[in-house]
Amino acid sequence: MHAMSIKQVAEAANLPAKTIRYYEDIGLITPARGDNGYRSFGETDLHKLRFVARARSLGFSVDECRTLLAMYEDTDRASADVKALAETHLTRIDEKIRELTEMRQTLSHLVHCCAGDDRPGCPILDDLAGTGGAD
Amino acid sequence: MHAMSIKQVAEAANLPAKTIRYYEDIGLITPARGDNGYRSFGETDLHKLRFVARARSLGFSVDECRTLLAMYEDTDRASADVKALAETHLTRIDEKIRELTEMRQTLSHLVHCCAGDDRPGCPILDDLAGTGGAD
DNA sequence: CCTTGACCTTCCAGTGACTGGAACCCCTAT
DNA sequence: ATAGGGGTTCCAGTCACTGGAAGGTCAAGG
Repeated sequence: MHAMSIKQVAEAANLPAKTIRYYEDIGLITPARGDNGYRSFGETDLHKLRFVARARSLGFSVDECRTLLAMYEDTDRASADVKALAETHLTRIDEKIRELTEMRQTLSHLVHCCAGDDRPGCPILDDLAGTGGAD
Repeated sequence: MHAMSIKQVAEAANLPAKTIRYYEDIGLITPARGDNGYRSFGETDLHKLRFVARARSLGFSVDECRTLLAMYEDTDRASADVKALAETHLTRIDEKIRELTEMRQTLSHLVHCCAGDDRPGCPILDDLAGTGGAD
């Protein structure tokens, strides 16, 4: 009925087939096999793949996806556990944004200082070389 | 006089010794060698290492650092070339910030919706599973 | 029956930028 | 003689895939 080939499930989950084989390799999913050795994906597999794809798109690591999947399957787990994981991840995202914003700040300043013409003097390189002071 | 051991230059450039060996491996620097085969770093090496460290901290790839170093050493190059590289990188940073901000938005919303108590229902998992709709 | 082509399989290697560790050499001080 | 604190090389692992080679399977067409 809903037995899908890897190509079909890849399409449905919007993931490359290679990635799905990789996810099997590392034990995220365990699709059935047909008589010819081909993988045969059911609705549950598709569901899990979509789950993982969504969590990955939110920046969770594959290992965290594994944990989230396990939590999802454990109907008894406390929502506080999930929330804690999500909050940790949120903090990590904030930290990355902060770092990138700082980079952006510095670089943008340097770019604006640079004439960008055909002459050789360049405050960007001077900054990198530390010859012009930090600012 | 200014001949430094790897440990000394590592300290001075604020880079792990391992990283410096790696930079030699990939041809970013080519320190001299003493009679005993030990690396011997001069002022130029230190200068380059600091240059690369600074560029890396601004998010340039190692390959871009190589290009920037070459530009720095080519006193005839146009500053426009450097500016172009920096602007491309700036665009990349902006894109990353945008992605992360989007993740942050979604995740933060989900975290706020989640009771975070000892009960099992959890909108975060529901979102990942796609069962509760996206909002 | 043979071939073509699309699909599937496994396994190996490479990405970026390091990082850890093993096994070994060198030099100084005790 | 030994202990320590350097240094050296090389190999493997990280993360999450991705590319490619070599080969098996299947349905359709000639």
